[in-house]
Amino acid sequence: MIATPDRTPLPREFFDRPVLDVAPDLLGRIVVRSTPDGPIALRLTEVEAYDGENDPGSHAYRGRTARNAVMFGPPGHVYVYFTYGMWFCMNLVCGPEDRAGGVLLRAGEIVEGAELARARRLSARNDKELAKGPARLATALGVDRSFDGTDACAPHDTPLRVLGGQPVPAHQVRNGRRTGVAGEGAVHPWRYWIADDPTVSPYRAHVPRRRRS
DNA sequence: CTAGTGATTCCCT
DNA sequence: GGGAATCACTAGC
Repeated sequence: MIATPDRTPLPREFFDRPVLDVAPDLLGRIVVRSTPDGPIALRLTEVEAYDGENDPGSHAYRGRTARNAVMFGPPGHVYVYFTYGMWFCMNLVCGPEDRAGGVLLRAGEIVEGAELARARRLSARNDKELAKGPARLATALGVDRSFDGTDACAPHDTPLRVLGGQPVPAHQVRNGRRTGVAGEGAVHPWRYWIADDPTVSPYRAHVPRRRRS
């Protein structure tokens, strides 16, 4: 039997839980980006949990700054940061509120508006690559720093929402070390993905950069 | 495999 | 205030 994906938005209470509960529960959910040209919808296939101030891998580890302020705010909001001089990555803030937890959206399958996503991802060689990787995902959805702080659970229409979709049964969820996290934070197996899904990004261990001479 | 982009933060002065 | 190091990465060879 094939269940019908749930098209209703996830309520704020969904995100107002410990981030390690929310992260695997986000797999199979649908992120919808409303653009003037129409919606782009993406089914989440890979995410990573960041446990706020307790987590050496988190942007919130050293406390609140201008950049990460949104993580210290209410759950259900979007935290967008700029990285590697070129790219944006998108997180959903999770509760409890003062804990600064967040889930990085790492990969997904475009299920609606593929032509709009392709137009933003001209270098993608096939549709499985449209959102394979966190910066590719943000690019495909047209999400940049101007989306930082967006409420994905607002009662009115917003440019970004997360719908119920179809949660993934536990036996299809895999987890392992997070991509590119160094040091103490590397031990936590807080990356979650859907088993055998072709849109999941390849794992790459953290590579320390050589100092310039 | 490597180059490369630039915001952000940290550690001084 | 300034300079250096960092960074949850991608594209292109």
